[in-house]
Amino acid sequence: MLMDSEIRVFGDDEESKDRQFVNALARGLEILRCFRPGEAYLANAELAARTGIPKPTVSRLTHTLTKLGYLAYSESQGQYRLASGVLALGYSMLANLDVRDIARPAMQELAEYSRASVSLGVRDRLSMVYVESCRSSARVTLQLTVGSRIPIATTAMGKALLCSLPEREFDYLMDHIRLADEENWPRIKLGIEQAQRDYAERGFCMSVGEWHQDIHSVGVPLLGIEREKSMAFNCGGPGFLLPREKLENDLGPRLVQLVRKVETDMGRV
Amino acid sequence: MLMDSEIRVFGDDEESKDRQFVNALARGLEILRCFRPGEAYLANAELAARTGIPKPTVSRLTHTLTKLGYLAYSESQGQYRLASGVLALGYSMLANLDVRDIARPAMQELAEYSRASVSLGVRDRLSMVYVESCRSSARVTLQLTVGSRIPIATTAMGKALLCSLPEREFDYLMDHIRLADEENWPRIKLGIEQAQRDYAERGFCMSVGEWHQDIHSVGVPLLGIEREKSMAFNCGGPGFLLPREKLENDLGPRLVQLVRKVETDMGRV
DNA sequence: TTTGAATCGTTCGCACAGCGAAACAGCAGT
DNA sequence: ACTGCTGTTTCGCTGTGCGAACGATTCAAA
Repeated sequence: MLMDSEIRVFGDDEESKDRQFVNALARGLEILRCFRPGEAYLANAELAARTGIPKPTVSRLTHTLTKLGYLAYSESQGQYRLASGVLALGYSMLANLDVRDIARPAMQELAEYSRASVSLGVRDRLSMVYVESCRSSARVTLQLTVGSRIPIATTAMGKALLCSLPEREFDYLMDHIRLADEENWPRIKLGIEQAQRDYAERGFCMSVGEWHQDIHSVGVPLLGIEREKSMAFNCGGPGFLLPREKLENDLGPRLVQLVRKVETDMGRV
Repeated sequence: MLMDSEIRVFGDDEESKDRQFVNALARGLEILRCFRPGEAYLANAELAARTGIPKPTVSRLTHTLTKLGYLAYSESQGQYRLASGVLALGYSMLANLDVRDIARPAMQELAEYSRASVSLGVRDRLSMVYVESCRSSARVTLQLTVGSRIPIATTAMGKALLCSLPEREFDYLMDHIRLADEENWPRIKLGIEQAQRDYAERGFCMSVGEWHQDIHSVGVPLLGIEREKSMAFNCGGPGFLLPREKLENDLGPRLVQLVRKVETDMGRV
């Protein structure tokens, strides 16, 4: 499945003559992005194929990343894998997100009440990345945790985020969502239009089996100030625990209430 | 407090004429590393000062990182902060670490038993970065979670890791630890030497208030195969819950037993 | 075992892109 | 106007990316 689109980075169409743009850096990071869950090891040739970067250059980049501790080389396999360095980058960001501390208690409470999981995520390209996740103690729930990625177009959290965006940004993302999955575009588009209506009427969006069969969820965007932009909450779990009616009449409104509380609490700090 | 040393990266002493090394990439990543918990926003000038990179170059790098979604620019403050892109990198690594799934149940069990927290970390430069953490349901415990960093030289987890290293690597790290904190070096050195004796005799190390007052813990390295190198477990919490005697006679041995079990379980897969 | 045809990754030398000292520009606050 | 602080632009020199050529492996067929 294609979770992320290939947003063009180099060979940049529009503004390829950006003298401020450092290509080598962009490419090195693109190398790191090639590694995905389930693909621990990648060889130079594979990286070259995926990124379109010439082989000798990939060689130099992997060599550099290895020396810096972001990649590790496996002699036996002749392939690279991600090393501990990459973890360090992400955490400094998490640690500086005070929303997490503010929201956590209410999230945990709703997770227990709903016997499902409640999460907070930020957008990255065409995914939502979890930055906080609470699950009920009765853990029949799914295994998504901080750092997990879910698609933006078919999940409640993702659609909620889309609904909160200014028109320009919304259109830009819709364009990319279409390009990433032309085949399912009509269905996806309908889902997002429905989400917009739901959001306008009730303040939350739903995804009932759209992403994975038997996963139901509601989503609400966080309408914060500057730095908390592009974040959204969800409450979701297995379908038998969260029938549509319960989402609409109980959990949706409760999640909206949770988010309003978080927003005022943030204002106070 | 200085948690991480400035391990020289460019202006590289030994092999500055490494034609394989891409400086621009190293510098870009060094920029991202400047952001630490508690320092959400940094300006170009500050970044230039910290890294020693000339201002115009910092300008180009931040511009590039912003376009790629790893940094975000705050108009109001005229400063940069980490953006969602950095999270994505770390998670692909976590998802591919099967040790986590193997170890989690036993970790949770020990966490409940000890009413403290049990964590697994990997080394990154002079820190240990948590990749998994379980806490007891009775959560009087400290707030460290996946992605947190603790120093290598004064914590049980870090010292346990040091004890497991081959001599060459051990010496290399000791050198850098000394350079990072000359002032406290004598005391730190004694602590590590004690850890080596403890490890040789009983298989675990301890830190009783060495890192933070009133934080006590035991640590055990994971002696795995290739890819699980440089990982270690700890079990720690507030001092009043974990008196030295309990660490030595109960939790230390139990943590050793846990790690042995994880090692054999990993061999089976 | 040898040979040929595939891989794979690294080396080489040239052309050019990115670096950085210095100069420039925007803003505050004396 | 000056000083002290930002961040950006200029432009010559140089470090760096890339095509092509080169080794190193592997596997299959001769």
